[in-house]
Amino acid sequence: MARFAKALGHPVRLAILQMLANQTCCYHGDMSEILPVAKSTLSQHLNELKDAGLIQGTFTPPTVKYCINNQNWALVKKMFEALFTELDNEECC
Amino acid sequence: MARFAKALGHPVRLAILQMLANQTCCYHGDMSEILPVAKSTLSQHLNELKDAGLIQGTFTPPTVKYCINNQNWALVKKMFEALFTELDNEECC
DNA sequence: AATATTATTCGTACTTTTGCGAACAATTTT
DNA sequence: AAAATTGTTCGCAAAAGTACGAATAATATT
Repeated sequence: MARFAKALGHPVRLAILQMLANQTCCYHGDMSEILPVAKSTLSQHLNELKDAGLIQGTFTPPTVKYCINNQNWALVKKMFEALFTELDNEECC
Repeated sequence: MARFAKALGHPVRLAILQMLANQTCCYHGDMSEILPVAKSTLSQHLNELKDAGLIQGTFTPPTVKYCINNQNWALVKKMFEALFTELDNEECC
């Protein structure tokens, strides 16, 4: 879970996920035009999201198409919601 | 939101939050006995959670008592759930 | 085959994070 | 007042994260 949260802990990466969610753009190039980072930096962030299992990328020449990894995302959702209810339940102190 | 996620992106900090949620321990000393880090390191993590607004600490001599920051936590919950539904809705690609 | 397009990897620099022990502060107990 | 307890801050070191441009790879176009 820490791994997932860590991957979510950067504005650019959150922006990427929201773009993918809104289907406004799925392609590296499109994101690159919108996000204020160099292409190489964007690649790094995309890789981190991929390594964390949050997205998938497929090479559709000459571009790369990125998608949400729905299975893992369901897991993320589950974990976070578990934490939320845990925290909701109790009045600590 | 990135700030919150970042704060959640470390195993020790997640453990702290779960302890607070379970009320198993609210005191620095108690956590220090369970978590495999030096006291100074624990202080750092507690500080980061505090700076992120996820917990609160009050000094009750001679110990320090930590609690969940419920208001901010509600915000966190809201933000994450918004992202979850955003990601649920669409079939990207 | 040469060129153009797209994206990744490489090399580099800088900043932040993580972690520890020692020193320090604050309070309570002796 | 001295000693003990509790937790933070300081100083340092190692590791990871962030970012860029240049070089590289892979494919499509000319």
